[in-house]
Amino acid sequence: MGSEMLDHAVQSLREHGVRMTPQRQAILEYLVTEHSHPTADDIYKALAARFPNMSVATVYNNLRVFKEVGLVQEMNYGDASSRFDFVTSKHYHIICDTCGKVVDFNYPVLDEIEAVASQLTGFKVDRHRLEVYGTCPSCQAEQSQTH
Amino acid sequence: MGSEMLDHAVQSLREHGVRMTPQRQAILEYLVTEHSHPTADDIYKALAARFPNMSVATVYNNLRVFKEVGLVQEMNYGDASSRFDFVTSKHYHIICDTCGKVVDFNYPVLDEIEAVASQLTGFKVDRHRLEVYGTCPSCQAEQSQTH
DNA sequence: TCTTACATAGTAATCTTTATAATTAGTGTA
DNA sequence: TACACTAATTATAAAGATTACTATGTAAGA
Repeated sequence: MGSEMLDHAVQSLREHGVRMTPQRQAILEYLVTEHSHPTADDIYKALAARFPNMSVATVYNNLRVFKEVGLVQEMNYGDASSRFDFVTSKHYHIICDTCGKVVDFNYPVLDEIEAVASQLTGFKVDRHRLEVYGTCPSCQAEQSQTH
Repeated sequence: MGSEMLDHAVQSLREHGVRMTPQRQAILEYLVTEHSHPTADDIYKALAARFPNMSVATVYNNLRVFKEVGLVQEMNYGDASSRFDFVTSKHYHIICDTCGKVVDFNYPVLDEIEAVASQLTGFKVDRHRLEVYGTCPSCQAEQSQTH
């Protein structure tokens, strides 16, 4: 299941002339198998046991490479660290203001807004970004308990 | 014109028990009169002449206060500094990938997507954020000249 | 005017990310 | 398989943005 995506990703990297290393493989695996949206530090810590000598820079370098190849999407929310999402298919994100959890949801891609924005501003539009913010079910439950 | 918005903002701050200081007033004025989307450092530099002793921390402190009162919206784009937008009315932003310019544009508020996201994920939705990215007219002109 | 709590300045510290240089290790080719 | 070339990694320093902290200053109400 996940291995199919992983194979595809590895092949995609090879086609871009990117070499495979154990660290790179591990970071990629982590992104594919974990359905979370980890920060660079999350990944670093998660792999610390297997690669005690791995540098944080390696994580960042690889995330940059994955981004360039289009395997991974970087998301930045305000002050916190960037989060990285392995791109499977088009989807939007909803983010919990309380615990920071990120959940995917599907919605038809908003092509129209890009056309409208282009017409109004004269920009040549490349892409858009849409996120919804709120409180996730478990944080809602906690909050209603407290009060 | 701008002073009406400024007065309203000052009143709103007073109602929240926030004291008015010359620095605070100046930062607020800058945000209201400049229609740009400045970074904390932009503001700091712009007011350096009038307040040679002002601390960067003061700028950040005030921006935080303004945000808490809802006068200002913070926007963070990837790696760069946060930008701050004085909230006048609902609008979306389009951002130039080349020079970083931010332009406002109007589009009907996407209420539906909040409802859909809520239904799909169980989140209690608070707000959403939508941005369009591309190349602004002047950067387009420069790029076509070069090639 | 006096008082008090909030705001500011100045600086140190933190956190995330990038840059740099030296070493290590993939990968294609002989 | 061994070699050579070049990319990748490590380790560390550095940059940049933001926050924390403390002493001092000041706005605003009694």
